[in-house]
Amino acid sequence: MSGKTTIYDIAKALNITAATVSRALNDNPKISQSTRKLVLETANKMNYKQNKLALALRSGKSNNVGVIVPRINTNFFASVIRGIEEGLHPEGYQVIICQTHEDEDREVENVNTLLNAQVDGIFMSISNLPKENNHYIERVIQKNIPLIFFDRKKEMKNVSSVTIDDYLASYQTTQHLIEQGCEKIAYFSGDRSLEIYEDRYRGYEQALLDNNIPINEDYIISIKSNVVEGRDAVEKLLTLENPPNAIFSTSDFAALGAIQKLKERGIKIPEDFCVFGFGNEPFTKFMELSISTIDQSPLEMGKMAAQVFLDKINNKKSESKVVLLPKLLIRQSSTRIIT
Amino acid sequence: MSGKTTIYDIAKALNITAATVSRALNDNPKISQSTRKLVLETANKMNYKQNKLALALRSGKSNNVGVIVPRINTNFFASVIRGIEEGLHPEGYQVIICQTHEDEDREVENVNTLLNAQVDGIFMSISNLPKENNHYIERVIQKNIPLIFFDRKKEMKNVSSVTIDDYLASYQTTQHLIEQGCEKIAYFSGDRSLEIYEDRYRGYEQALLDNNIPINEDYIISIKSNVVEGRDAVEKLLTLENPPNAIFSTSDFAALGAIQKLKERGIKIPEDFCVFGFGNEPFTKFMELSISTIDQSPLEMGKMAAQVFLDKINNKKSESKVVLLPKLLIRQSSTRIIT
DNA sequence: CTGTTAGCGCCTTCAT
DNA sequence: ATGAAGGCGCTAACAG
Repeated sequence: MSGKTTIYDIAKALNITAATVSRALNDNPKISQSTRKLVLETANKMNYKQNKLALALRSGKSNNVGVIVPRINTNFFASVIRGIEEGLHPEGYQVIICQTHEDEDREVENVNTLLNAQVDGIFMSISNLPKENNHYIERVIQKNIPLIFFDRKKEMKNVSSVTIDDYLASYQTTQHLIEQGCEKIAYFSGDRSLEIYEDRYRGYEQALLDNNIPINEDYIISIKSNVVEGRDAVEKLLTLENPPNAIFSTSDFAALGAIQKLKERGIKIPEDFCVFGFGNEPFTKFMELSISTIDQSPLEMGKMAAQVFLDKINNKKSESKVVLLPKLLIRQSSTRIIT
Repeated sequence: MSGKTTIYDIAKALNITAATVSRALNDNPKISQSTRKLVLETANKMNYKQNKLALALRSGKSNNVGVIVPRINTNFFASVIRGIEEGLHPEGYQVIICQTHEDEDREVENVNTLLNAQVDGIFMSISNLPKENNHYIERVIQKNIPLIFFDRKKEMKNVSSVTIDDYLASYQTTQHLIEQGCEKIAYFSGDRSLEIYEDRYRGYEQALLDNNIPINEDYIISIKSNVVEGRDAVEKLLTLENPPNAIFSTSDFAALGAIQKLKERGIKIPEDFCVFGFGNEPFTKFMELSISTIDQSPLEMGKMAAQVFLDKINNKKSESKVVLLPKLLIRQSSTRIIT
């Protein structure tokens, strides 16, 4: 009883053939009610469980999908994965996770691994640069395996994507800061060779232009998403002859670092200085001085990505480019004027 | 070229048999260097990739492990999963994630799904109550599939576990609060039918006893892990004739809620009141008033769990009960006396 | 309605 | 050193 029961065991016990057992188990119409009942009962009695591996090999469908992210333990990625899992679980899919640690080689390796594992689809937030070798991605497309980018996407044919409107988010945020009376808005940028960061930058730029505010290159600082870089960036900004009076940081962590440093320098937020983050990390809400930020709806993004996958699988849509609306969460760190 | 290349394709191209190809690919000693080289080259040329599914079916090893958690998008669970993934990736294992949403039926379902998927091991932080039906867990053990509990474990034979010493964490924390001059320590408890919460409670209790402080039942409040429950609990405590002057919350979120409410009531922390959390959620460090808490080393916990699994697979140890040391992070919310 | 046959892709005896 | 054959567990033709 400890070993695994197969349909052959059931067949033997019932003096019928495995095919019949299989049919009974799969609700095949051409089978008598009596044998079906019998099979179901014995299967249950013998504690039979279908071997998905055998099914997968036979059908060519593993019922697994892969998710490739830089790392799993950040609120954003964990939430997207949660969304994907919740969207796919009802359909019988399991989620396999892979981390790249922002390493391009690792990303290629992960794609290969997932391909070898015969996953039915791949969800990915890319780590490598858009200009780099795309060969490993082409292979996914050639094999006709649905590929869905989320957040950090590459613009490619035959590839779906789910993102927020980063340009809009950035534009609206910049506009908001201007409306708060800040015209000297510094900008903390991520790596602009990634589309999302390029889009965000363009939103910032355009909003300034539309308000006849000249771009000040000194205000634009490239940072990594962590507290220390935010602190350092402020340090730099405050040495300028004409320092800014607001920061739009494309990272909540850097925004936090900025706020810490500004406070240490005795600068009052939001009275003297506004700060806006990006990503709606949980801590932004909990601070005594709550941090304004942009919510990317990661849970919905994941669910939407799952839906896009299902639509493709079911031949409803061959390719979708879904753009979700960003949600500006205007909190204390950027609220000077109460409207 | 788009379809999948199999060893048969390679065999055909080389006028040899699939068995030989298989041997060449698997570095089987009894094969000539020349054919091996030839096979490897053609395999590469034809872009051959081993079908793990077929291998899994044949070998009975899927090279997948399953992880079952209440939810993935919390820092703790996401970090443990990350640790597991990192520990197992070098060994060629993939991680499949399942969420229970704290639902017992879902947990049973997840175990069954993973079993059907022929995973080589299961990592689990349980959602159901220890006294409940364990039948689904017994099946895992019977099938001789390594089962590793982490954090929320059940004490069972043949099952490994990786936890922190919750009793010690709790004892030390209580002791610390007493040393800060707080003798009226309220305690926010999780569901004590889970071992970790029972252990934590005992640590609290014992520390009080050892310091000759009587247990005050009014100070012991059962909460769920969120901000609102922390606020409500404080509300209750403050109506007591003899309110406490410290809170030890087994949830960081509840600790945060408590702090919010205490501040609203004009109570000064830590001067008039100390608060200690549990879990080292990222926000605890970032608050203007940083929150003292206990770090559970989730990343190491995951890596250790991975190691325990590997030890079992490799017949080094049949069963391990690993207990990690908790790390008290004494921060502002509980620091009255600077030593 | 049920049995027979075959094959998904791989590896591993057993021969040769 | 290589070939032939069988089987992991399942289902989908094809018969009857």
